Amino acid sequence: GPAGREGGGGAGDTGILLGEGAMKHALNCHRMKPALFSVLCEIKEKTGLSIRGAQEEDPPDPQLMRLDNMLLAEGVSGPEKGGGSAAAAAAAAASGGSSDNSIEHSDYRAKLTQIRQIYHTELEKYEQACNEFTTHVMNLLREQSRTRPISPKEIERMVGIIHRKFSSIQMQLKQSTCEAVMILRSRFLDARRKRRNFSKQATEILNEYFYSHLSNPYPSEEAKEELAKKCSITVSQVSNWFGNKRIRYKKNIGKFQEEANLYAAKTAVTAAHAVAAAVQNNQTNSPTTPNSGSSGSFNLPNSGDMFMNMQSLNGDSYQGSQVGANVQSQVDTLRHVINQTGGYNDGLGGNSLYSPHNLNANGGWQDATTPSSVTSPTEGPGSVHSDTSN
DNA sequence: GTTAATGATTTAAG
DNA sequence: CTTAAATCATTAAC
Repeated sequence: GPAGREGGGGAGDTGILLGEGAMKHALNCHRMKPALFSVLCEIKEKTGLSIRGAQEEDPPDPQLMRLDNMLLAEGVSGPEKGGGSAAAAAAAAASGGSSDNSIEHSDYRAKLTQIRQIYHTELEKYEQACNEFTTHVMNLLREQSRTRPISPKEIERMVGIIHRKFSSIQMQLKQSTCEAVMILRSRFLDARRKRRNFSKQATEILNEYFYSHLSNPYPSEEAKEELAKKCSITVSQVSNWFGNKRIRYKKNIGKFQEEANLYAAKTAVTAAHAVAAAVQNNQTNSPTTPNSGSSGSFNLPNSGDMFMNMQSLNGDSYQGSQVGANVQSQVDTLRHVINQTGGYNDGLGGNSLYSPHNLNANGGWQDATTPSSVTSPTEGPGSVHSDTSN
């Protein structure tokens, strides 16, 4: 059934506390070192510390060692300034230092410094308390030694007990610090939390491509690179954008209809030119007219056939394939225009007569043609694309 | 302050 | 690896 998405439901735990998924993401964030993840996993699993296992410092507890390593790596422990700034610099380099980034990073570093201060203060306090308590016990024992014999072994044992107790407290402190640092990292370094909308121009370029390739909105790697360069974003961002766009378009076509018409009209002139050129090329033997029958549903079921016709008609296979691909990519744009101009039904202004042309009943984009033949490997800036100075 | 829009991530499938 | 789908977290709009 339709699994209703509950947008507002999950937003209840926004704030300091992260949701389960968010925490998992934070732990699994690719910017996080794997060591941190394993450490946190262990912490999460066994909340009961292995207190009794911590005998002395000779057999270093692996968990404690990991905690120490992490704290050192994060710049919490270790040198007061050298380690901290090194970690901050590494983080800055990892997230691509920029002007607006420095502000957030200063904030991040301030918070990290705060954590470090608290950590050191607490650590010192614990150490001092441990020493005081040890001294206190020693004094007690010394006083008792007047009345009864106390062996050095016993004293040593007492000291050991005290140290174990305090080292367990230390461990808890380190644990808390680790978690605090991780939350801090997830809060400042998680890309999801630094989302910025693309520029209007970038969105326009992406939308133009999407709606002019609506029958097959899967840009090739080269096309993605081209789009990325034009939009000043990364290829991954282009992929993300198309992934989001496809699913959201499919989910609610009606909502995007206005946008679709807009971008179709925007590229209509170019498309018309391209098709005109293509038709002129194949005019000698192609009687087919685009609007053959099918007035209501303009689903263009045989766009692939059209392409193949052109290819077979044209003796030159190379040029033919290029023209065919170009036409295929422009057909969607044209369809919108035709849909708009042909729909004289004033009643709804063409709102509801928009049919999910290219979508299967299942909801997937049918591959109009074999992708290998559609994607033109050499997508130059202008194949048929005539002068835009119009 | 609430809600829609949006970019990024996770999960699962191929 | 890519992709669809779900979800998260932020931003913009109301």
